[in-house]
Amino acid sequence: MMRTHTCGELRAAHAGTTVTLCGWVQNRRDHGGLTFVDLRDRHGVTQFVVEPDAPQAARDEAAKVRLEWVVRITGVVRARPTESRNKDRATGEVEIVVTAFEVLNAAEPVPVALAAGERSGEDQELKYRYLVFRRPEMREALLRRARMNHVVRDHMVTRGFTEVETPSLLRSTPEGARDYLVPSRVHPGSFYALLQSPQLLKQLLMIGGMDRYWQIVRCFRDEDLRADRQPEFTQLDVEMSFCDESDVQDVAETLVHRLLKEIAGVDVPRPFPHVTFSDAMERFGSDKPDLRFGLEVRDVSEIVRESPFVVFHDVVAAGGVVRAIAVPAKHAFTRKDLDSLRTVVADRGAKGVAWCRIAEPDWTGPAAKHLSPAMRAALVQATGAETGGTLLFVAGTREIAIPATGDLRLHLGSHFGLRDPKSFAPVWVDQFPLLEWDADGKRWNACHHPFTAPLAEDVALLASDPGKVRARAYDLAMNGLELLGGSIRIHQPEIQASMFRLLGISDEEAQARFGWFVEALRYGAPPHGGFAAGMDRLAAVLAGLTSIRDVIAFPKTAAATDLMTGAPSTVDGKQLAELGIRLV
RNA sequence: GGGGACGUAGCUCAAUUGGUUAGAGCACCGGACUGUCGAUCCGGAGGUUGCGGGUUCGACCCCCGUCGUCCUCGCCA
Repeated sequence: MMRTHTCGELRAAHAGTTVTLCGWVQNRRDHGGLTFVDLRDRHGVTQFVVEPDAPQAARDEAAKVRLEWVVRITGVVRARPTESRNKDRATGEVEIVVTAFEVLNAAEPVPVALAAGERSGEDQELKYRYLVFRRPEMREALLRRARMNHVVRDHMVTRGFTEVETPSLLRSTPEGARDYLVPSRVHPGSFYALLQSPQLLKQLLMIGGMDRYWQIVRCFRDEDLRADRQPEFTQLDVEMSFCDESDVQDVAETLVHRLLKEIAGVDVPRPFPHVTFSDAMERFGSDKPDLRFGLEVRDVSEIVRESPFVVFHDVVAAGGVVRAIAVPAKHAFTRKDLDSLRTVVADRGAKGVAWCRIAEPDWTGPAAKHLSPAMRAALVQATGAETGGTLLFVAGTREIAIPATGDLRLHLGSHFGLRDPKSFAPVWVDQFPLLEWDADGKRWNACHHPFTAPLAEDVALLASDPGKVRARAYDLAMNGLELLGGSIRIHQPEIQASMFRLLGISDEEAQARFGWFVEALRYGAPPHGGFAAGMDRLAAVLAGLTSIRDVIAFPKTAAATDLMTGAPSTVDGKQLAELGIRLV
């Protein structure tokens, strides 16, 4: 046995016992006669003291060690004198009087900063990821994620779901994201695609009568990266039979509630609120609204329609909208702040932000002079603007003004410090449209995916007015992020066929690409639905982090490379020849 | 593919308008020190300023190219 205890468990009650601990030297303080060594492992940090009467060999070794050396130390636990206890450390009430000191491995100076709260350059941290694991924040992130997975497993098993593993090597499908392709050696010229999502596989499990399925599964998509997007990411995938929206949402909501309570330590009230997609867009300018704060958006097009202000007048006359946010008096703006708002909405194509102050006795600011007394009264009524507050306006087409005000609202929330990472506001968004018009491709696209069922009362509209059809789809948003999304699926082959036709996929094409799945719908497919949750984003948001890299052990760079191993890399001509591949 | 920020010692950063020998903290090396916990004190070593080219009497600084990291738009059913 190499050690009797870990570096996190010794307390005053252990006083008098002889212990042996192993770990990394976190710090060494040499006072000449006395030397202190802080020893760290993943459980904590324990202080050792090498006293003048320690064996000479132990004193020599202790004098030799440097940061991050790996050592094994034996000694006697002693309660520290009251005045030298360390309250910041769980083991701070004891120290270990060293009797033996063995160096297991020396270490060169490490190329990343390891102390709590410190960061090195991101490239450095990716290259030397294994060293970053020694830092408390990263260690906590991995431990927290493991606890999260444990809660998920417990929840799904308790709820009667069966864990089924599905393949990663699949047939490429044309819809969706770009595939990662894997060449077949046995069939030169043919390729597998790495799994983008087990969507159809889990529907087949339902058709097979598995009733309730779940899996934590790695998915792959060859698209450009973001702070919250990696080429491979982890989903919690869930599907259940003979259910409606409320059954699925209950499973997801109770799980998220448990995770918030057991991982983030926050007891969020249930049931979570619901908002329809159209309300979410109207009130928050987003289909994943951040409900931690107000500052809701209001459409004031009708109020300012007759304003002499050309920006308002012309936009409304051309069928566009004017949208407003009333900022309460307690949130002060400098003139510079107001000017900088233009760049916030410019990303969405909006021209700028008009504003006025609800001052006494008269409104001030550039927009004020264009607003008649009647308009002002109506604006106050519509937006809840208060005296001393500020009204912000964004004008443009619906496609521009709605997301622009959504961005503006989030910017204001951040600017005024209203987006507390330690508070959580989950909200269901439902009644998404089934389809959206792709103006470039001149065709309909599935908002969720092509297997999402339309709302029963809207099915008749599929032929007449597809854009009006609502989907039996639902997202759970929290703090401005999409945590999970799901739907009730199409289980009737005729509806699935008409869905493909609407999406511009011919019967022949559908047969060629999805025939294996569509055929399954003919052999007794039960009504079913489910959801998929992004575990990386969930882990990040529960920890109050914005980058999922911080909760992934070995993440890739924004260019999808692995700085540690150097992937992707070229391969031997021999390997390519075996696969029948020649580089161009 | 587009836009933006950044790249200086092992690590984190500084360096005035383009001007003397590119500095500091930590780490590392040597020394002192019996209660520290970011120990302290004395001394030392450590630099192709990412790389290549250009402008200039003179470039960490300006220009061009290139490589890398991050953010973002497009993209992500």
